[in-house]
Amino acid sequence: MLNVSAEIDKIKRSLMENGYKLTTQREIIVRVLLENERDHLSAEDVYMLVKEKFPEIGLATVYRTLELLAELQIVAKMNFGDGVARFDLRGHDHEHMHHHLICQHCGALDEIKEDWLTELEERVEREFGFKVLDHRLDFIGTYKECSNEECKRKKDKVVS
Amino acid sequence: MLNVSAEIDKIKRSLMENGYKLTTQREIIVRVLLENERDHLSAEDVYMLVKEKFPEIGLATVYRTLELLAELQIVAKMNFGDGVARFDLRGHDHEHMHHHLICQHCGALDEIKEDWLTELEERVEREFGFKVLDHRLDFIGTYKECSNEECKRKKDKVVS
DNA sequence: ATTTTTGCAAAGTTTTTGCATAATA
DNA sequence: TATTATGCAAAAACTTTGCAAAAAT
Repeated sequence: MLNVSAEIDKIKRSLMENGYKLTTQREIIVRVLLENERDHLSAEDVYMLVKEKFPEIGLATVYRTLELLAELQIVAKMNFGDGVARFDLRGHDHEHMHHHLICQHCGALDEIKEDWLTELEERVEREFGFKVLDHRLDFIGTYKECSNEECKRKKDKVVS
Repeated sequence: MLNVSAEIDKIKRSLMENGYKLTTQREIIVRVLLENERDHLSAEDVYMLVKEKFPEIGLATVYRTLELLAELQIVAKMNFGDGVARFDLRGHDHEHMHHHLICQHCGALDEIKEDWLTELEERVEREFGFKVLDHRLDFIGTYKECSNEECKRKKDKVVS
């Protein structure tokens, strides 16, 4: 992330507008999310990382903060089927969720940051009278380079 | 579902091929799924419905069966963010997951049964060397008819 | 007979809640 | 000082597991 304090400011504003405060704990949580933007962290992951900077924090606070950030659309709460919710910062203007490539061979969980769905969203609106506000698109499959030998890919690489 | 016993047969074959049996309990669970194809049932939902026909069943059996069916790609295990896994019969030939329209206004969880992603999957393969085996596409938004007044839509209607 | 499956209860995970204390406006 | 937020521990919600009995091949 390029401009951390600008991001924090924006999030602070968003919190204030809704009657919430940017407490120390909340700020640290947001910083951890900014520093691990490509990692799809679980609440537990965030908790561990926050503890390094602020050991007094409670797990409940992490859950409550992530829930709050999700409510304000600052993060997206996702579930990739492994039994834990994962949290992902939304882009700068609460942009649509990016797409995911999930490799069954090596477990990579990569992102496509372009929005490929504009046309389909127009079609949904036209055909079903449904106004799209957000979307989720995951592709499950395998990288060709994974198919044969052992996989050399790193997890959670942003591919686009 | 039009031809229940043909479907059951197909699923039975799939189980047998993998060394599993179609027990009474498993068959009833599959029937419940067939009868509620458009409903995105949770394990608990399935349990309740199965109990009506076969009260001796245990919740663990339902979980184990749904897990097994997911493994064999007969059902898809989905998570829409409400903390429970939901199960959806895949189509007749283990076809790709259908797409979802999730209305934030009325809570409708509808399906688009056509596959709109063929082109994008080719693009993923071309651009990222990623072979797509399955996908997930959800649109979150509102039905126009929902936007103003109270909503008259029924939940879980298949729209296509 | 051997293997698989089941039901029950217990245990495991993840997440939420209650409440007294602390921080903030 | 009134409100909001926190930490802890307890509870809740969902899912998985161990095991002896039952069912199936």
